[in-house]
Amino acid sequence: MEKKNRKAREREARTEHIIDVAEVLISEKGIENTTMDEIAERAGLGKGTLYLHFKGKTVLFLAICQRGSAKLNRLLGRILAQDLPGIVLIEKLGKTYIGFIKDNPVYFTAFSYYESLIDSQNMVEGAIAERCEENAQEAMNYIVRALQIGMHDGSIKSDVDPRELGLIIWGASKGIMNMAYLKKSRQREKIMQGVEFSAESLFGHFIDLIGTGMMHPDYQSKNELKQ
Amino acid sequence: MEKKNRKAREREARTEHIIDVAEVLISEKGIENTTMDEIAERAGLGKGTLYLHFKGKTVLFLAICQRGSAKLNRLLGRILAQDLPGIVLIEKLGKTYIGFIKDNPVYFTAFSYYESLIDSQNMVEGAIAERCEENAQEAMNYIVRALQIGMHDGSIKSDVDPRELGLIIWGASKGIMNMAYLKKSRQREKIMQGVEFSAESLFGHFIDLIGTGMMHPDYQSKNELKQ
DNA sequence: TCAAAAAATGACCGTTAGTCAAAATCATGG
DNA sequence: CCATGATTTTGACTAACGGTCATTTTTTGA
Repeated sequence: MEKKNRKAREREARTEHIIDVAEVLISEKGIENTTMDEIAERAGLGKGTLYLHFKGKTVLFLAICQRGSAKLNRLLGRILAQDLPGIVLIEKLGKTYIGFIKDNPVYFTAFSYYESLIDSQNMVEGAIAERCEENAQEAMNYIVRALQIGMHDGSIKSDVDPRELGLIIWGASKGIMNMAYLKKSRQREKIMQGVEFSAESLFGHFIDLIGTGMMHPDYQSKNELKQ
Repeated sequence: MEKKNRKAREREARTEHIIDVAEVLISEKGIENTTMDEIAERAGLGKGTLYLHFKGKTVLFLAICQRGSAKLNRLLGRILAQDLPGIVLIEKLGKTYIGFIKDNPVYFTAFSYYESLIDSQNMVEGAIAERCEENAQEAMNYIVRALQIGMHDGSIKSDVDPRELGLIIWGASKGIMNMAYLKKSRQREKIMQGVEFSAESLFGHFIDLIGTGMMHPDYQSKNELKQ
């Protein structure tokens, strides 16, 4: 069964190569403007061959998402291995996420595409979609885990379900990332009224915000007295 | 010029009718699966007529976005008219947004579509895109205004640029909304690990979170002493 | 009533995702 | 090393969709 193994490895390598090519192309021209013919050509393959590796365009792009989320999770997992207060872990998870997207913006596109699929009626079944889902769940678990650690070590308030809090932090992080990345567009500059806020700055302040809140301490204590 | 006016009004009405039809269709089947042929048929028009009202599919969907953001802004504007502490205004803006999306989920789809356009290389020029942009800017201004009021009346800390804070709150709100709305999908339930968190609950806790923070008060003061 | 102007139409075009019969390549036994 | 059957690759083809425009229908105004 030596042959079988080599064959399988070659096939795997080809699959990865197609994903490589697709990543480059969507970086260059976006998902919408990348055609299967072009991917095939740039990969040095016939179009039909693409469909031997991926059931369709959607699945191919899901594979990019899968690869990206797996890479990200490897980084996030390392953070959780550190012995730090929960709230610091949360901050580090956030910084890791933003750094990852900064280094690999193509995966931000891929993640957004994945989200848009879940929303639309085009959701794809199949192994790759499953793995994307598992990866998303894993990332979510890292956040929840950090929150639980924080609630246990006393660095984080424990008056909200950590899973709900995790969902909030995760969703908010993505939204802010989105905001930061849209700033590149000429349009968006108008909203920013000429001021440039980097993803790092936005994210840093967001971490502060969810950490200590935005309410003025005086107002806060005044309110607490009322209750 | 009586004729001219009637003509113009009739044309306007037809335009609105097309948007009505498109809204229904994308509610039913999503943007991707809605075809121009189908919109034309359901509107009782020839396909070519659609293109007399909208330059293309993108512009038509942008018109839905424009309509939705205009409706939303009317509601947000009313909040700002109230004489309340800034931090309460922020909370009310958030509640209004979530209520609006709950009542008109189709506009959430339209807003997301608009965002995805800004991201991609397919951005459309033209009057409708301009108006969408203006509306987005207006919504942003309401948030910033509320923050400024809060910083002035002492209900909100003033250690961050209100425009940056506004961007953060806006982005985070959208992200959480996204999270809440994706929960409908069968997939997403897995991440939630069987627990259902309503958009209201997520949003309510988010408001608390950015209001008072998630850090435990003891940990917080301990940290402040260190500095 | 009619002709010119304006508006509406749907057959048609180009593009692209996806298919599949045929061609090319590979594996195996003699 | 060849022959033949199995496997893999391919690109011409199809269907579907967004968008166009010559033609038809409707409206206008004298």
